[in-house]
Amino acid sequence: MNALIGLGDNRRPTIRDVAKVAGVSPSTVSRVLNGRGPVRESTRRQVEEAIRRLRYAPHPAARDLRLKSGHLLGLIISNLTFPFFGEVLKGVVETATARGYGVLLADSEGRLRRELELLEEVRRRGCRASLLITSAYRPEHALVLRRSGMPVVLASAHVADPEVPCVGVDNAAAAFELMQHLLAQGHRRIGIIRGPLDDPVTSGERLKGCRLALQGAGLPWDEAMVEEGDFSIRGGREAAERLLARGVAMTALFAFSDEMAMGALQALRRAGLRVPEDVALAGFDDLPLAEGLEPPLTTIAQPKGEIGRVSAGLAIDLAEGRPVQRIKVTVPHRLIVRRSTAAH
Amino acid sequence: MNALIGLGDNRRPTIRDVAKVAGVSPSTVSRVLNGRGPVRESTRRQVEEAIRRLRYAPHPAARDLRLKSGHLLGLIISNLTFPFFGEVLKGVVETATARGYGVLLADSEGRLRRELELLEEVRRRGCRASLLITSAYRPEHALVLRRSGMPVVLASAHVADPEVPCVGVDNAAAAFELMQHLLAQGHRRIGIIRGPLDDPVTSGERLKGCRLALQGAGLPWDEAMVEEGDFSIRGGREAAERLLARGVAMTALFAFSDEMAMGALQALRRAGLRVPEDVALAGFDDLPLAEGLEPPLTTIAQPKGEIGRVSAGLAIDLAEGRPVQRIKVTVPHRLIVRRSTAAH
DNA sequence: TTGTACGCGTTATCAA
DNA sequence: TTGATAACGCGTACAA
Repeated sequence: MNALIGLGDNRRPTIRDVAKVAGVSPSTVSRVLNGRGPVRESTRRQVEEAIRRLRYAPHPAARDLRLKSGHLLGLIISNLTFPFFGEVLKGVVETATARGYGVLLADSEGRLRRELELLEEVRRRGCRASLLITSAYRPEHALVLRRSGMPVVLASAHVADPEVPCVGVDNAAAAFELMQHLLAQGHRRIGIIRGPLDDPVTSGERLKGCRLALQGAGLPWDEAMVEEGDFSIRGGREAAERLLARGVAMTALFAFSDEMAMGALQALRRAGLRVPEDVALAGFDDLPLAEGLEPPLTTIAQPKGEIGRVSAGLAIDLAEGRPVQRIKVTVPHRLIVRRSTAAH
Repeated sequence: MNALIGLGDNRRPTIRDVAKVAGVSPSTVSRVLNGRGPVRESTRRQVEEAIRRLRYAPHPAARDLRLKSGHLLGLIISNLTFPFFGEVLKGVVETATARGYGVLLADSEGRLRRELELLEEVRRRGCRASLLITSAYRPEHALVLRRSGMPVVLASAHVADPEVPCVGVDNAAAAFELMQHLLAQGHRRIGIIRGPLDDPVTSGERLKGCRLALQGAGLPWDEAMVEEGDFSIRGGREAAERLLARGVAMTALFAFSDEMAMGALQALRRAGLRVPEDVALAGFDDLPLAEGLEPPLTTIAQPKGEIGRVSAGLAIDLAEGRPVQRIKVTVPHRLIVRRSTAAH
């Protein structure tokens, strides 16, 4: 009596098949499925038995059509290969799954145009909300975000526009703290490897924090101490090489990603400089590799998983029209001091 | 005349709205959209104009319901935070997008049970095929894969079961080559850091390659030279520490991932051993960090993007019932020799 | 407490 | 070349 039932042909079972097997009407099956109306206990059991035997599952498209609500969350990411984003992604998927949403993944390859196209695309595919994970937010985004016809949450970045929901750390404060730490060690000439120039937002905030810290210590801001990198290992190595080639005298170097710091470490070593004895080194993100470097890297930890979870939760809340306390969420960062900036 | 048209309420426009604006029937609009039946050129233009003005896009759920075909590809991954998988993911998304498929992402967190559940879940959500990216394939998978009711491609692993479609490198051959390289440098005592014990497949193949190479050189296989790691930096460090603590004499160390090699490098350094002078070191995968280590790491390059692209293409072909040459695809690997195994 | 009938937006079939 | 109609599988008024 517990045997599975196969339909004659091998089409997937519908709610009608279940009804027939259970000896009830389709609406009753629907009620059991969704726990809506009243259903006698014995009936419920019969229906559930039938569902099990047929291995029935509601057809998602039919359900979505009827309810006008795909339970899909779009996720547009500028670089699938950044380990940082991988951890954010994990958080997104976790929350989305828990709330019954699927995650539709798209890769913008860092191209602004593509990002905007994909926003359209995921909407067409029935996503009720989207997350945008990009390392280069531009003002041009705002218009598209607003007219996209669905809530779009910017994960891992803060922008001024009050209409754009954002989740991320306080970049200025984080950079400020890290600089203070370096200053406290007595460093006065601090090199900086910022992110790409076409990302005015995140790097801009961090630079602001750096400037503030220097100012607080009565030190001048020197544009010549800043080089640009693309957040990658190679980018960091090349930026550090440019800094060294220019003959910039520095006793400390702050890279805006752990990976760039890793690259910089390599460049410094090759130049015969020891870390931290000759040059102190710091990164940003606290990736696993930060602890794996020799010496282990001082850095700013971001709650990557939480950024993902909060972003997804916010996007879903907005999509479902739930009340939301704030659309700008700042998650806590943490300064992690390791040997790469140890006093000597 | 080119102005956008807004509907009174703000529901999304349907094919009927387009028909009304264009002064034709819904069927005609459908024909224009799908390029099926015959349509007079002037009519087509009117319809296209209406589509543009209404910013109309077909409702995906309605379309799927009618056509019984969601254009969705499931992607179940065991560890979203492995950089290696990130690159594979990128390839998957690229091909899926190009072929009109969305990618539905799920995270199994490396748990077998969860993987099987998610396989059900993505099917319920209307995926026509799925990819499974896992570092621990178990025989238990086979049954579920077969009864899941959709094609499932195993990306980045090869299993013996002839029914299971797989895409990946020839792990045995790759490990063999790397060992040959070490042997050619005169190494006779070679430590190995394998992957997790609960992954019999990938690590098993690589071990087989190692054994074969040693055998070819007339050297014995010594189980004591093998330690287990979980593919992570920390895992590699701890495995190397265990090896050293056991007093294993080795002049070379082969880790089955670049990240474990990075961890091992740290452990060796801390033990006062120089790489490559005292111990040669090699990894697997050729992640960006391999080149960024000091010294740069000898490793096996896998075509990560291609693995993703081929897997996705294969899954979609199977889903659409297209003819497929082979369901077992071996993609080429490449030995990359860098300073970490330089002769001295 | 349960069943009947309708419509969600689309495409395919058929008749005009 | 075009239009009317039915059906995909589900949830929900409304009637029983």
